[in-house]
Amino acid sequence: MIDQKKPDTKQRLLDGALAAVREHGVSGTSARTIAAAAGVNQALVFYHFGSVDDLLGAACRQATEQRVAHYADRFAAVTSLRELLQVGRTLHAAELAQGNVSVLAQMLAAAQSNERLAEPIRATFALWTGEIETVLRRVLTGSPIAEVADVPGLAQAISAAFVGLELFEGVDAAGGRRSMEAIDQLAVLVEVMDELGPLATRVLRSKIKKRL
Amino acid sequence: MIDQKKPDTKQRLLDGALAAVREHGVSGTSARTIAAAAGVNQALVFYHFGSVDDLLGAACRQATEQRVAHYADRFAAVTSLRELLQVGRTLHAAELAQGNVSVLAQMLAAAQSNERLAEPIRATFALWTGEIETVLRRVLTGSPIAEVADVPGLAQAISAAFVGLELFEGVDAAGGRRSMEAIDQLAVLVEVMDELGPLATRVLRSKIKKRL
DNA sequence: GTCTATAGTAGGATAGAC
DNA sequence: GTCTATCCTACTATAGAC
Repeated sequence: MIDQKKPDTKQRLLDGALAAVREHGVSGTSARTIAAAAGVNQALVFYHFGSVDDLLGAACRQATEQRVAHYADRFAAVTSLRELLQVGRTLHAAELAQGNVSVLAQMLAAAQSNERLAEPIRATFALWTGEIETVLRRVLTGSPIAEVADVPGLAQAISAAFVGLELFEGVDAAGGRRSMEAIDQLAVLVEVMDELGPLATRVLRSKIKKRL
Repeated sequence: MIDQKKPDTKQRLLDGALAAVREHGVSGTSARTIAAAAGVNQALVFYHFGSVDDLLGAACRQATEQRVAHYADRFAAVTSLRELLQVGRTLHAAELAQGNVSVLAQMLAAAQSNERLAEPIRATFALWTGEIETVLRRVLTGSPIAEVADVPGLAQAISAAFVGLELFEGVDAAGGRRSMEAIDQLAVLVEVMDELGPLATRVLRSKIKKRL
Protein backbone atom coordinates (compact mmCIF):
# COMPACT_ATOMS: atom_id res chain seq x y z
CA MET A 1 0.00 0.00 0.00
CA ILE A 2 2.82 2.40 0.84
CA ASP A 3 5.89 1.44 -1.13
CA GLN A 4 5.28 0.48 -4.72
CA LYS A 5 8.94 0.42 -5.66
CA LYS A 6 9.97 -2.90 -4.13
CA PRO A 7 9.28 -5.69 -6.57
CA ASP A 8 12.09 -7.53 -4.88
CA THR A 9 12.26 -10.10 -2.14
CA LYS A 10 8.80 -9.57 -0.81
CA GLN A 11 7.31 -10.01 -4.25
CA ARG A 12 9.53 -12.96 -5.02
CA LEU A 13 8.22 -14.63 -1.91
CA LEU A 14 4.64 -13.96 -2.95
CA ASP A 15 5.31 -15.46 -6.34
CA GLY A 16 7.31 -18.28 -4.82
CA ALA A 17 4.44 -19.13 -2.53
CA LEU A 18 2.10 -19.61 -5.45
CA ALA A 19 4.72 -21.57 -7.34
CA ALA A 20 5.20 -23.86 -4.38
CA VAL A 21 1.48 -24.53 -4.06
CA ARG A 22 1.27 -25.18 -7.78
CA GLU A 23 4.13 -27.63 -7.69
CA HIS A 24 3.78 -29.36 -4.35
CA GLY A 25 0.22 -28.69 -3.28
CA VAL A 26 -0.72 -26.91 -0.07
CA SER A 27 0.36 -29.74 2.16
CA GLY A 28 3.74 -29.91 0.44
CA THR A 29 4.29 -26.20 0.76
CA SER A 30 6.61 -24.96 3.49
CA ALA A 31 8.82 -22.00 4.19
CA ARG A 32 11.62 -24.01 2.63
CA THR A 33 9.86 -24.94 -0.61
CA ILE A 34 8.62 -21.38 -0.96
CA ALA A 35 12.06 -19.94 -0.39
CA ALA A 36 13.52 -22.38 -2.89
CA ALA A 37 10.96 -21.39 -5.50
CA ALA A 38 11.63 -17.74 -4.79
CA GLY A 39 15.37 -18.16 -4.79
CA VAL A 40 15.74 -16.51 -1.42
CA ASN A 41 16.58 -17.54 2.08
CA GLN A 42 14.09 -19.45 4.14
CA ALA A 43 14.30 -17.10 7.09
CA LEU A 44 13.00 -14.24 4.99
CA VAL A 45 9.58 -15.79 4.93
CA PHE A 46 9.26 -15.06 8.61
CA TYR A 47 10.99 -11.72 8.45
CA HIS A 48 8.62 -10.39 5.80
CA PHE A 49 5.40 -12.19 6.56
CA GLY A 50 5.65 -13.53 10.07
CA SER A 51 4.44 -17.00 9.19
CA VAL A 52 3.91 -19.30 6.26
CA ASP A 53 0.16 -19.03 6.58
CA ASP A 54 0.23 -15.27 6.43
CA LEU A 55 2.39 -15.42 3.34
CA LEU A 56 0.03 -17.86 1.69
CA GLY A 57 -2.94 -15.68 2.47
CA ALA A 58 -1.24 -12.60 1.11
CA ALA A 59 -0.07 -14.41 -2.01
CA CYS A 60 -3.50 -15.78 -2.73
CA ARG A 61 -5.07 -12.42 -2.29
CA GLN A 62 -2.60 -10.57 -4.49
CA ALA A 63 -2.78 -13.16 -7.24
CA THR A 64 -6.55 -13.04 -7.25
CA GLU A 65 -6.56 -9.27 -7.36
CA GLN A 66 -4.37 -9.35 -10.44
CA ARG A 67 -6.41 -12.07 -12.02
CA VAL A 68 -9.69 -10.28 -11.40
CA ALA A 69 -8.23 -7.06 -12.78
CA HIS A 70 -6.92 -8.91 -15.80
CA TYR A 71 -10.35 -10.27 -16.60
CA ALA A 72 -12.27 -7.16 -15.65
CA ASP A 73 -12.87 -5.99 -19.21
CA ARG A 74 -13.86 -9.43 -20.31
CA PHE A 75 -16.38 -9.64 -17.52
CA ALA A 76 -17.61 -6.20 -18.43
CA ALA A 77 -18.29 -7.35 -21.97
CA VAL A 78 -20.47 -10.24 -20.90
CA THR A 79 -24.09 -9.93 -21.97
CA SER A 80 -25.51 -13.37 -21.23
CA LEU A 81 -25.14 -16.26 -18.83
CA ARG A 82 -23.53 -18.35 -21.48
CA GLU A 83 -21.00 -15.67 -22.13
CA LEU A 84 -20.32 -15.53 -18.43
CA LEU A 85 -19.72 -19.24 -18.47
CA GLN A 86 -17.55 -18.81 -21.51
CA VAL A 87 -15.37 -16.30 -19.71
CA GLY A 88 -15.25 -18.71 -16.81
CA ARG A 89 -14.05 -21.49 -19.05
CA THR A 90 -11.45 -19.31 -20.70
CA LEU A 91 -10.24 -18.25 -17.30
CA HIS A 92 -10.15 -21.82 -16.18
CA ALA A 93 -8.18 -22.89 -19.26
CA ALA A 94 -5.69 -20.10 -18.73
CA GLU A 95 -5.20 -21.10 -15.11
CA LEU A 96 -4.76 -24.67 -16.18
CA ALA A 97 -2.13 -23.78 -18.76
CA GLN A 98 -0.38 -21.60 -16.23
CA GLY A 99 -0.32 -24.46 -13.79
CA ASN A 100 -2.32 -22.92 -11.01
CA VAL A 101 -5.51 -24.76 -11.65
CA SER A 102 -6.55 -25.00 -8.12
CA VAL A 103 -4.43 -22.73 -6.00
CA LEU A 104 -7.46 -20.95 -4.61
CA ALA A 105 -9.29 -24.24 -4.27
CA GLN A 106 -6.47 -25.79 -2.31
CA MET A 107 -6.19 -22.75 -0.12
CA LEU A 108 -9.89 -22.94 0.55
CA ALA A 109 -9.48 -26.55 1.59
CA ALA A 110 -6.54 -25.72 3.80
CA ALA A 111 -8.49 -22.86 5.34
CA GLN A 112 -11.17 -25.25 6.57
CA SER A 113 -9.26 -25.94 9.74
CA ASN A 114 -6.92 -22.99 9.86
CA GLU A 115 -8.46 -19.78 11.01
CA ARG A 116 -5.38 -17.79 10.16
CA LEU A 117 -5.81 -18.79 6.55
CA ALA A 118 -9.59 -18.55 6.58
CA GLU A 119 -9.85 -14.81 6.84
CA PRO A 120 -7.68 -13.89 3.84
CA ILE A 121 -9.26 -16.66 1.79
CA ARG A 122 -12.72 -15.37 2.57
CA ALA A 123 -11.63 -11.96 1.37
CA THR A 124 -10.03 -13.44 -1.74
CA PHE A 125 -13.13 -15.38 -2.52
CA ALA A 126 -15.18 -12.25 -2.15
CA LEU A 127 -13.19 -10.67 -4.97
CA TRP A 128 -14.51 -13.28 -7.36
CA THR A 129 -18.05 -13.28 -6.09
CA GLY A 130 -18.14 -9.51 -6.28
CA GLU A 131 -17.11 -9.55 -9.91
CA ILE A 132 -19.61 -12.24 -10.77
CA GLU A 133 -22.34 -10.50 -8.86
CA THR A 134 -21.87 -7.36 -10.91
CA VAL A 135 -22.10 -9.29 -14.13
CA LEU A 136 -25.14 -11.21 -13.00
CA ARG A 137 -26.97 -8.11 -11.95
CA ARG A 138 -26.36 -6.55 -15.33
CA VAL A 139 -27.08 -9.65 -17.38
CA LEU A 140 -30.23 -10.59 -15.52
CA THR A 141 -31.84 -7.19 -15.76
CA GLY A 142 -35.28 -7.64 -17.22
CA SER A 143 -35.01 -11.40 -17.08
CA PRO A 144 -37.57 -13.45 -15.20
CA ILE A 145 -34.68 -15.03 -13.37
CA ALA A 146 -33.91 -11.76 -11.66
CA GLU A 147 -37.31 -11.92 -10.00
CA VAL A 148 -36.59 -15.22 -8.33
CA ALA A 149 -32.90 -15.18 -7.74
CA ASP A 150 -30.87 -13.84 -4.87
CA VAL A 151 -28.09 -12.45 -7.00
CA PRO A 152 -25.31 -12.29 -4.39
CA GLY A 153 -26.15 -15.79 -3.23
CA LEU A 154 -26.12 -16.99 -6.80
CA ALA A 155 -22.75 -15.36 -7.38
CA GLN A 156 -21.35 -17.18 -4.37
CA ALA A 157 -22.86 -20.44 -5.53
CA ILE A 158 -21.32 -20.03 -8.95
CA SER A 159 -17.91 -19.25 -7.52
CA ALA A 160 -18.08 -22.16 -5.12
CA ALA A 161 -19.24 -24.53 -7.83
CA PHE A 162 -16.37 -23.40 -9.97
CA VAL A 163 -13.92 -24.20 -7.21
CA GLY A 164 -15.39 -27.65 -6.92
CA LEU A 165 -15.01 -28.19 -10.63
CA GLU A 166 -11.40 -27.12 -10.47
CA LEU A 167 -10.68 -29.61 -7.75
CA PHE A 168 -12.44 -32.33 -9.64
CA GLU A 169 -10.56 -31.54 -12.81
CA GLY A 170 -7.31 -31.72 -10.88
CA VAL A 171 -8.06 -35.34 -10.14
CA ASP A 172 -9.92 -36.29 -13.29
CA ALA A 173 -9.08 -34.09 -16.24
CA ALA A 174 -11.42 -35.74 -18.71
CA GLY A 175 -14.24 -35.74 -16.21
CA GLY A 176 -13.68 -32.08 -15.51
CA ARG A 177 -13.98 -31.14 -19.16
CA ARG A 178 -17.07 -33.24 -19.50
CA SER A 179 -18.67 -31.55 -16.52
CA MET A 180 -17.94 -28.19 -18.00
CA GLU A 181 -19.59 -29.22 -21.25
CA ALA A 182 -22.61 -30.46 -19.37
CA ILE A 183 -23.00 -27.15 -17.60
CA ASP A 184 -22.67 -25.37 -20.88
CA GLN A 185 -25.56 -27.38 -22.19
CA LEU A 186 -27.60 -26.52 -19.15
CA ALA A 187 -26.91 -22.87 -19.74
CA VAL A 188 -28.77 -23.25 -23.01
CA LEU A 189 -31.84 -24.09 -20.98
CA VAL A 190 -31.56 -20.93 -18.98
CA GLU A 191 -31.30 -18.89 -22.13
CA VAL A 192 -34.32 -20.52 -23.61
CA MET A 193 -36.07 -19.63 -20.43
CA ASP A 194 -35.12 -16.04 -20.96
CA GLU A 195 -36.31 -16.05 -24.53
CA LEU A 196 -39.67 -17.39 -23.58
CA GLY A 197 -40.11 -14.11 -21.79
CA PRO A 198 -43.66 -13.26 -20.70
CA LEU A 199 -44.98 -16.79 -20.70
CA ALA A 200 -42.15 -18.09 -18.60
CA THR A 201 -42.44 -15.19 -16.26
CA ARG A 202 -46.08 -15.96 -15.68
CA VAL A 203 -45.53 -19.66 -15.07
CA LEU A 204 -42.60 -18.81 -12.90
CA ARG A 205 -44.60 -16.48 -10.73
CA SER A 206 -47.33 -18.99 -10.10
CA LYS A 207 -44.74 -21.61 -9.37
CA ILE A 208 -43.08 -19.38 -6.84
CA LYS A 209 -46.36 -18.61 -5.15
CA LYS A 210 -46.96 -22.31 -4.71
CA ARG A 211 -43.55 -22.63 -3.18
CA LEU A 212 -43.86 -19.92 -0.61
CA MET B 1 -13.85 -58.16 1.68
CA ILE B 2 -12.73 -61.42 3.31
CA ASP B 3 -12.99 -61.09 7.06
CA GLN B 4 -16.09 -59.36 8.29
CA LYS B 5 -15.53 -60.26 11.92
CA LYS B 6 -12.81 -57.79 12.79
CA PRO B 7 -14.40 -54.51 13.70
CA ASP B 8 -11.34 -53.95 15.79
CA THR B 9 -8.09 -52.17 15.19
CA LYS B 10 -8.36 -51.85 11.45
CA GLN B 11 -11.81 -50.34 11.71
CA ARG B 12 -10.79 -48.12 14.56
CA LEU B 13 -8.02 -46.76 12.39
CA LEU B 14 -10.44 -46.11 9.55
CA ASP B 15 -12.74 -44.26 11.91
CA GLY B 16 -9.83 -42.52 13.55
CA ALA B 17 -8.59 -41.29 10.20
CA LEU B 18 -11.89 -39.58 9.50
CA ALA B 19 -12.02 -38.18 12.99
CA ALA B 20 -8.55 -36.76 12.58
CA VAL B 21 -9.43 -35.08 9.30
CA ARG B 22 -12.60 -33.70 10.83
CA GLU B 23 -10.75 -32.29 13.78
CA HIS B 24 -7.42 -31.18 12.39
CA GLY B 25 -7.97 -30.95 8.66
CA VAL B 26 -6.01 -32.94 6.12
CA SER B 27 -2.82 -31.04 6.66
CA GLY B 28 -3.04 -31.57 10.38
CA THR B 29 -3.65 -35.28 10.02
CA SER B 30 -0.77 -37.64 10.68
CA ALA B 31 -0.21 -41.21 11.72
CA ARG B 32 0.09 -39.92 15.24
CA THR B 33 -3.12 -37.87 15.30
CA ILE B 34 -4.99 -40.74 13.66
CA ALA B 35 -3.67 -43.24 16.15
CA ALA B 36 -4.60 -40.94 19.00
CA ALA B 37 -8.14 -40.57 17.67
CA ALA B 38 -8.37 -44.33 17.21
CA GLY B 39 -6.87 -45.06 20.59
CA VAL B 40 -4.26 -47.37 19.15
CA ASN B 41 -0.56 -47.33 18.59
CA GLN B 42 0.93 -45.21 15.88
CA ALA B 43 2.91 -48.04 14.34
CA LEU B 44 -0.29 -49.90 13.53
CA VAL B 45 -1.15 -47.39 10.86
CA PHE B 46 1.77 -48.70 8.85
CA TYR B 47 1.26 -52.30 9.78
CA HIS B 48 -2.33 -52.33 8.58
CA PHE B 49 -2.31 -49.81 5.77
CA GLY B 50 1.28 -49.31 4.72
CA SER B 51 1.10 -45.53 4.75
CA VAL B 52 -0.98 -42.68 6.00
CA ASP B 53 -2.16 -41.87 2.49
CA ASP B 54 -3.39 -45.38 1.90
CA LEU B 55 -5.28 -45.29 5.15
CA LEU B 56 -6.86 -41.98 4.24
CA GLY B 57 -7.91 -43.28 0.86
CA ALA B 58 -9.42 -46.41 2.37
CA ALA B 59 -11.20 -44.46 5.08
CA CYS B 60 -12.67 -42.01 2.64
CA ARG B 61 -13.86 -44.80 0.40
CA GLN B 62 -15.45 -46.81 3.17
CA ALA B 63 -17.16 -43.82 4.69
CA THR B 64 -18.58 -42.80 1.34
CA GLU B 65 -19.81 -46.31 0.65
CA GLN B 66 -21.70 -46.29 3.91
CA ARG B 67 -23.03 -42.85 3.31
CA VAL B 68 -24.20 -43.66 -0.19
CA ALA B 69 -25.85 -46.84 1.07
CA HIS B 70 -27.50 -44.92 3.88
CA TYR B 71 -29.04 -42.49 1.43
CA ALA B 72 -29.83 -45.03 -1.27
CA ASP B 73 -33.53 -45.24 -0.50
CA ARG B 74 -33.86 -41.52 -0.24
CA PHE B 75 -32.23 -41.13 -3.63
CA ALA B 76 -34.50 -43.82 -4.99
CA ALA B 77 -37.55 -41.86 -3.87
CA VAL B 78 -36.53 -38.72 -5.70
CA THR B 79 -38.84 -37.73 -8.51
CA SER B 80 -37.70 -34.24 -9.43
CA LEU B 81 -34.60 -32.11 -9.57
CA ARG B 82 -35.74 -30.11 -6.63
CA GLU B 83 -36.20 -33.24 -4.61
CA LEU B 84 -32.72 -34.28 -5.61
CA LEU B 85 -31.44 -30.97 -4.35
CA GLN B 86 -33.48 -31.43 -1.21
CA VAL B 87 -31.82 -34.77 -0.54
CA GLY B 88 -28.50 -33.11 -1.20
CA ARG B 89 -29.23 -30.43 1.33
CA THR B 90 -30.41 -32.93 3.93
CA LEU B 91 -27.27 -34.92 3.36
CA HIS B 92 -25.20 -31.80 3.63
CA ALA B 93 -26.88 -30.80 6.88
CA ALA B 94 -26.33 -34.25 8.33
CA GLU B 95 -22.66 -34.17 7.42
CA LEU B 96 -22.38 -30.74 8.94
CA ALA B 97 -23.97 -31.86 12.19
CA GLN B 98 -21.75 -34.90 12.26
CA GLY B 99 -18.73 -32.70 11.79
CA ASN B 100 -17.42 -34.12 8.56
CA VAL B 101 -18.59 -31.30 6.38
CA SER B 102 -15.76 -31.44 4.01
CA VAL B 103 -13.81 -34.61 4.52
CA LEU B 104 -14.22 -35.64 0.91
CA ALA B 105 -13.60 -32.10 -0.21
CA GLN B 106 -10.41 -31.84 1.73
CA MET B 107 -9.27 -35.21 0.46
CA LEU B 108 -9.95 -34.05 -3.05
CA ALA B 109 -7.81 -31.02 -2.43
CA ALA B 110 -5.04 -33.08 -0.95
CA ALA B 111 -5.24 -35.48 -3.88
CA GLN B 112 -4.40 -32.67 -6.29
CA SER B 113 -0.72 -33.23 -5.85
CA ASN B 114 -0.64 -36.69 -4.40
CA GLU B 115 -1.14 -39.47 -6.87
CA ARG B 116 -1.38 -42.06 -4.17
CA LEU B 117 -4.42 -40.30 -2.81
CA ALA B 118 -5.82 -39.42 -6.22
CA GLU B 119 -6.82 -42.89 -7.29
CA PRO B 120 -8.95 -43.80 -4.26
CA ILE B 121 -10.50 -40.36 -4.24
CA ARG B 122 -11.45 -40.70 -7.87
CA ALA B 123 -13.14 -43.98 -7.05
CA THR B 124 -14.86 -42.48 -4.03
CA PHE B 125 -16.10 -39.57 -6.05
CA ALA B 126 -17.45 -41.99 -8.63
CA LEU B 127 -19.67 -43.51 -5.95
CA TRP B 128 -21.49 -40.21 -5.61
CA THR B 129 -21.65 -39.41 -9.28
CA GLY B 130 -22.97 -42.90 -10.00
CA GLU B 131 -25.78 -42.46 -7.55
CA ILE B 132 -26.66 -39.03 -8.86
CA GLU B 133 -26.47 -40.22 -12.44
CA THR B 134 -29.04 -42.92 -11.74
CA VAL B 135 -31.40 -40.41 -10.20
CA LEU B 136 -30.92 -37.93 -13.01
CA ARG B 137 -31.59 -40.51 -15.67
CA ARG B 138 -34.81 -41.50 -14.00
CA VAL B 139 -35.97 -38.01 -13.18
CA LEU B 140 -35.18 -36.56 -16.56
CA THR B 141 -36.95 -39.23 -18.55
CA GLY B 142 -39.36 -37.51 -20.90
CA SER B 143 -38.00 -34.12 -20.02
CA PRO B 144 -36.66 -31.81 -22.68
CA ILE B 145 -33.53 -31.54 -20.59
CA ALA B 146 -32.70 -35.13 -21.25
CA GLU B 147 -32.38 -34.31 -24.93
CA VAL B 148 -29.70 -31.72 -24.36
CA ALA B 149 -27.87 -32.96 -21.36
CA ASP B 150 -25.00 -35.36 -21.06
CA VAL B 151 -26.30 -37.06 -17.94
CA PRO B 152 -23.03 -38.54 -16.62
CA GLY B 153 -21.30 -35.24 -17.20
CA LEU B 154 -24.08 -33.43 -15.42
CA ALA B 155 -23.86 -35.84 -12.51
CA GLN B 156 -20.16 -35.13 -12.20
CA ALA B 157 -20.76 -31.42 -12.42
CA ILE B 158 -23.36 -31.58 -9.67
CA SER B 159 -21.10 -33.61 -7.42
CA ALA B 160 -18.18 -31.29 -8.03
CA ALA B 161 -20.29 -28.22 -7.44
CA PHE B 162 -21.49 -29.69 -4.20
CA VAL B 163 -17.93 -30.21 -3.07
CA GLY B 164 -17.18 -26.60 -3.84
CA LEU B 165 -20.15 -25.49 -1.81
CA GLU B 166 -19.02 -27.58 1.12
CA LEU B 167 -15.61 -25.98 1.05
CA PHE B 168 -17.14 -22.56 0.83
CA GLU B 169 -19.48 -23.25 3.70
CA GLY B 170 -16.53 -24.42 5.77
CA VAL B 171 -15.09 -20.95 5.50
CA ASP B 172 -18.27 -18.89 5.38
CA ALA B 173 -21.22 -20.64 6.96
CA ALA B 174 -23.76 -17.94 6.26
CA GLY B 175 -22.59 -17.59 2.68
CA GLY B 176 -22.85 -21.32 2.19
CA ARG B 177 -26.46 -21.39 3.30
CA ARG B 178 -27.27 -18.46 1.11
CA SER B 179 -25.71 -20.14 -1.91
CA MET B 180 -27.73 -23.22 -1.26
CA GLU B 181 -30.90 -21.15 -1.16
CA ALA B 182 -29.97 -19.46 -4.39
CA ILE B 183 -29.50 -22.78 -6.12
CA ASP B 184 -32.81 -23.92 -4.77
CA GLN B 185 -34.43 -20.92 -6.40
CA LEU B 186 -32.72 -21.71 -9.66
CA ALA B 187 -34.07 -25.22 -9.52
CA VAL B 188 -37.53 -23.70 -9.76
CA LEU B 189 -36.56 -22.43 -13.17
CA VAL B 190 -35.61 -25.86 -14.35
CA GLU B 191 -38.91 -27.25 -13.19
CA VAL B 192 -40.82 -24.55 -14.97
CA MET B 193 -38.88 -25.50 -18.02
CA ASP B 194 -40.04 -29.04 -17.62
CA GLU B 195 -43.63 -28.02 -17.19
CA LEU B 196 -43.60 -25.97 -20.33
CA GLY B 197 -43.07 -29.27 -22.07
CA PRO B 198 -43.68 -29.27 -25.85
CA LEU B 199 -43.16 -25.56 -26.39
CA ALA B 200 -39.90 -25.51 -24.50
CA THR B 201 -38.76 -28.61 -26.28
CA ARG B 202 -39.33 -26.94 -29.61
CA VAL B 203 -37.54 -23.74 -28.69
CA LEU B 204 -34.81 -25.78 -27.15
CA ARG B 205 -34.23 -27.80 -30.28
CA SER B 206 -33.94 -24.76 -32.48
CA LYS B 207 -31.63 -23.16 -29.99
CA ILE B 208 -29.41 -26.20 -29.98
CA LYS B 209 -29.29 -26.30 -33.76
CA LYS B 210 -28.07 -22.74 -33.76
CA ARG B 211 -25.43 -23.65 -31.29
CA LEU B 212 -23.98 -26.62 -33.15
C1' DG C 1 17.54 -6.74 4.87
C1' DT C 2 19.80 -10.86 4.29
C1' DC C 3 22.52 -14.69 5.60
C1' DT C 4 24.13 -18.87 8.74
C1' DA C 5 23.29 -21.67 12.30
C1' DT C 6 20.55 -23.87 15.23
C1' DA C 7 17.02 -24.95 18.77
C1' DG C 8 12.96 -27.36 19.19
C1' DT C 9 9.19 -30.00 17.40
C1' DA C 10 6.57 -33.26 14.75
C1' DG C 11 6.12 -36.60 11.36
C1' DG C 12 7.01 -41.16 8.45
C1' DA C 13 8.61 -45.31 8.87
C1' DT C 14 11.05 -49.46 10.71
C1' DA C 15 13.25 -52.93 14.08
C1' DG C 16 12.59 -55.85 17.48
C1' DA C 17 10.58 -57.29 22.00
C1' DC C 18 6.44 -59.29 23.52
C1' DG D 1 -0.99 -58.19 16.10
C1' DT D 2 0.54 -54.96 19.16
C1' DC D 3 3.78 -52.22 21.69
C1' DT D 4 8.30 -49.59 22.69
C1' DA D 5 12.01 -47.43 21.08
C1' DT D 6 14.21 -45.19 17.76
C1' DC D 7 16.20 -43.20 13.25
C1' DC D 8 15.89 -39.90 10.06
C1' DT D 9 13.94 -36.36 7.87
C1' DA D 10 11.60 -31.94 7.40
C1' DC D 11 9.46 -28.28 9.43
C1' DT D 12 8.70 -23.54 12.11
C1' DA D 13 10.83 -20.09 14.15
C1' DT D 14 14.49 -17.41 16.24
C1' DA D 15 19.20 -15.58 17.44
C1' DG D 16 22.91 -13.35 15.89
C1' DA D 17 26.61 -12.29 12.45
C1' DC D 18 27.09 -9.50 8.48
